[in-house]
Amino acid sequence: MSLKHGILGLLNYGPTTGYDLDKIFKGSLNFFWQSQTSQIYRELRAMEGQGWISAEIVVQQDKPNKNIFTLTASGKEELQRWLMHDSIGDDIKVRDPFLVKLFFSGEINAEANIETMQRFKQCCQYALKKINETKKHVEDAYDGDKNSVYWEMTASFGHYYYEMCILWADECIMKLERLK
Amino acid sequence: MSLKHGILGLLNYGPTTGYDLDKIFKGSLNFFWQSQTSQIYRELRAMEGQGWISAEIVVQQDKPNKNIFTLTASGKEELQRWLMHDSIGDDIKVRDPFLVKLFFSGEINAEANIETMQRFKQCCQYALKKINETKKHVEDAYDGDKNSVYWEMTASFGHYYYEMCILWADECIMKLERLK
DNA sequence: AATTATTATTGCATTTATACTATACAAGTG
DNA sequence: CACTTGTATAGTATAAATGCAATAATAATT
Repeated sequence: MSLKHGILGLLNYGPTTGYDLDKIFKGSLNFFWQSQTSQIYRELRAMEGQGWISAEIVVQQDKPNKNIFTLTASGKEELQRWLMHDSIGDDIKVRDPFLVKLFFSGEINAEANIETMQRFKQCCQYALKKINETKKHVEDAYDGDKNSVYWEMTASFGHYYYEMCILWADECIMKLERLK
Repeated sequence: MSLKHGILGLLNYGPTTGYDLDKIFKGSLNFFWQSQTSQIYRELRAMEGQGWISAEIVVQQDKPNKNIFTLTASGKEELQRWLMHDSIGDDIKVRDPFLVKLFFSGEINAEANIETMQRFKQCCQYALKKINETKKHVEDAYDGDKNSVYWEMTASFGHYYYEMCILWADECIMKLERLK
């Protein structure tokens, strides 16, 4: 249920093509929601059928034709409804395949698990760097925009999250070292 | 792709019925992976077809018959393969509908968002309490078991995670208060 | 008498993942 | 100049996974 609404939210900033939406998506929401390009196109068609957005075809000679999608009144309403609707019970979930795997890692040797945790840590360090850049960019470029506080909050989450992961990884590595 | 392997991991502790698996699942993996009861049964059948597990029917007169599932050699192999296989790139993802919604919450009034964040915080406090109980239980009851370190690590993650969320929520609430 | 526990299964809709199809232009390579 | 590779562009097809709802039937518990 989130992708459709994610797209509604993005289209609310202005009409766009599926292609551009995909890029915008990958550069923003992608930090906390993932989607294949193909799914974005399909959802766009579904949303069109639902009347939440309308498509305008722009014929191009040198490139494939564009479909420019615009939020309709009904789509705007749905966005509002979704935003207002309390769904914390449904939405607050950790769903993390890495932890699932770790849960069973007693089956394989501690050596290998230490290496895995080290790679995990490196990934988090990289992600932290990325999110901090984004955070800085939002703070500098959009300061004062009515949305910027919310963008900052999500970026902050990412910052704290990866920072926490790094500390946790260190603790795990220490525990595993002691096992040997 | 995780549920099948989560089930493999649980069955590795010993043969069980779908019904019990479901309960075990809800009491352990459920913190970082969710699944409907029906899907667990479905996956069991699929895994049986795949030769990863075998079923033994136990006829009962007073209750519905049981299917007791046992890990086969092939299933054990697959579990090992999955555990050894490096998938950090795929597995390290934040996928959080709450953050998606927050990202767009500039559309609605700060008042409402403050309330939402407060409820979010309460949920995290509750989850933190729960995970701490689990953590303590694992530390006390399974100390020394070859798996217990890993169970502790996942529980620790939960602990840090919800602690972090609570701090973050406080920061968000402060920011939103300043908006008014 | 009403609810909860036991032990499943089926059907349908939605969501996600994986792979594949095309075209045009730009830029680099031999 | 011919050839390959990259990238912007705009999708389609198919399969796998997941969620949600309903159904069955008996026993134990409140």
